[in-house]
Amino acid sequence: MPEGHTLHRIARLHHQRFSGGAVRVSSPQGRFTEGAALVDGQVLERAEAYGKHLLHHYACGLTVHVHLGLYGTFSEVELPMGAVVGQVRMRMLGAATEFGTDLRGPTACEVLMPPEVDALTARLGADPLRADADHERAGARIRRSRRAIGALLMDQSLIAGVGNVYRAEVLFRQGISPFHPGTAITPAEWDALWADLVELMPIGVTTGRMHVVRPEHDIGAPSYNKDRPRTYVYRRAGEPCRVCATPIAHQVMEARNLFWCPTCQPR
DNA sequence: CTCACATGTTAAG
DNA sequence: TTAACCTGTGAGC
Repeated sequence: MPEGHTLHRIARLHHQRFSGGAVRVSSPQGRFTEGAALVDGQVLERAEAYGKHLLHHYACGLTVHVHLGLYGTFSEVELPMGAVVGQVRMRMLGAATEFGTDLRGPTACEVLMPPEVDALTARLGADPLRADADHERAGARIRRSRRAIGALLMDQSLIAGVGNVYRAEVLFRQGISPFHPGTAITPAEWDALWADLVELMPIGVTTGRMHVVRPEHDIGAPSYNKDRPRTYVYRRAGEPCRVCATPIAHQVMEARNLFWCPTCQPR
């Protein structure tokens, strides 16, 4: 489920498990063989996430950049790891730990030099999960744009890490129509929207799941039931709004499924 | 079990 | 605009 929270969760886990020691890196699938050879046996210094991008920084100065895309997954496994299952692009083993990880199906898995890392982070916008996020700058750019806020929230050069689920859910929570142009978003609305992302996304990092439904709207299920509803509008087209019972609306916006409540988020 | 669909992005056409 | 990536999940049988 790779929106930004997933990558930050993976980065935190990898940092805990692998940083500070040499790691073994290979590419059983074969499509990352050359890159793996560059960092195999090197000391992993730090793992971090920037939006939906994962960075493994090595002491030798090289960085492995991973973007999961829609299908990519890391499976974390305790050693000894079993036989390779499926198309494992990158396998990383901690030389001095009992852990390993397999990467399958990523959009990107490549070794970057420092200038390339700088170029990558330079093209990403404010990440609600990072302390160095510049939300004022993001807000200023949004309020200058006539594009719909539903599209702007998905633009990684403006806000990094928000995807299709958080986009729909945060707009619902803030009562903002996704069709509202950026120019119509007030500074107060932007501040509240940003604050909500800063509140919501760490929950996803901690739990590994998106929990955006407030307890008072969590009708019919005990709060600690793992099957409790976790979204207000995402993938709920035609179902009653959890707040006002209006059927949730759906349409494709820029090739992505968009969901909203026409009553709670009036145009 | 099988099948449709999905949280994202890039490159080709 | 479309295909590719090629895994995981959940619905339905």
